[in-house]
Amino acid sequence: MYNLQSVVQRLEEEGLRITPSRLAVVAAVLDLSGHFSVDDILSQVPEVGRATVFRTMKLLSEMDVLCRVLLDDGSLRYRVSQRQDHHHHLVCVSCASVQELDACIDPEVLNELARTTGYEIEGHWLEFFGRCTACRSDSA
Amino acid sequence: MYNLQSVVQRLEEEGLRITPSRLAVVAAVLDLSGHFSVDDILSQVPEVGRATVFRTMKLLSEMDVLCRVLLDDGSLRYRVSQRQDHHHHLVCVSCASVQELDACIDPEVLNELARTTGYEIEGHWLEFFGRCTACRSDSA
DNA sequence: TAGATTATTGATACCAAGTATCAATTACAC
DNA sequence: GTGTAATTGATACTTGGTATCAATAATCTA
Ligand SMILES: [Mn+2]
Ligand SMILES: [Mn+2]
Ligand SMILES: [Zn+2]
Ligand SMILES: [Zn+2]
Repeated sequence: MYNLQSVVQRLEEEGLRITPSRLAVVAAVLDLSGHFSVDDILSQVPEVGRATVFRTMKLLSEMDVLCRVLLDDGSLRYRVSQRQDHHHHLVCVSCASVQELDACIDPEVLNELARTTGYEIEGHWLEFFGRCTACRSDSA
Repeated sequence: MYNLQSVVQRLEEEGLRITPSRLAVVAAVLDLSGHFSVDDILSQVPEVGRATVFRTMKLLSEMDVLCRVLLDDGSLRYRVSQRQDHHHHLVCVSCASVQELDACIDPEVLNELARTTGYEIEGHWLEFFGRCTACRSDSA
């Protein structure tokens, strides 16, 4: 979906400078499928400072180039986002492949929740875990 | 819901030893409402080693005395659990008060998800955020 | 009630994610 | 080409968490 050029364009649109460090991080990130940790990126761009890698990951997340994927143990990974709107993930616990989902909380459920609790609902986390077709046939 | 005696009994039932460190952590934990961090506990039991505090928190989580609460930024907190079955949380982003919820994913949605993705669904995270009645009237 | 046994402790050293600081550098607009 | 503001990266710090391991102590049993 994204390539280096399109991300560079996005950066320029945001008024951000195109630096070798940013280009290196973006290239490293675009090279990966599934989800990855900051360390995965750090080890692929040893010439870029640690803080800059973190800063760039954060930038890219805010620009919706990356999204954060919540794993079942509560840890967070990153992934190149296929879609820029609100969505959730289904993650294979065995191979890290990720599906981005249309499914969200039923608005009726949200209303009911607000009504019964008195809370004004502002947000939610919703992430699914399972085993993908490939991984299930591997272990069969 | 829980008191020191009942947790001690639970520990004994699990064949675990009753030690001063464990008692101190349990007492500190039972003293708190809402959600709390490991640091909150650490600072209340400075006489107990760091590793032991972590170990005890983990134990209590596995025994369903504590549950982990996911915040909107992706960080995890702990809380004394009111219920021992599968459940989710609604957290006030302003005062840390937590509601434990009956609401869960509609089984129909899960089936649909499994069917359309080919994944075998094994688990999920579902946590809600909002502002409780008290906090909303405070800022009004 | 004294051992023996085994779980538990806590000091220490790690690891990973992330932030704060700040002087040095550099991308880019003019 | 130059000025300036954005960016970098070294460093140090924070928080959550795990691994190691010798020393200690809770409990079982005789
Ligand atoms: Mn996504
Ligand atoms: Mn709970
Ligand atoms: Zn898989
Ligand atoms: Zn509140």
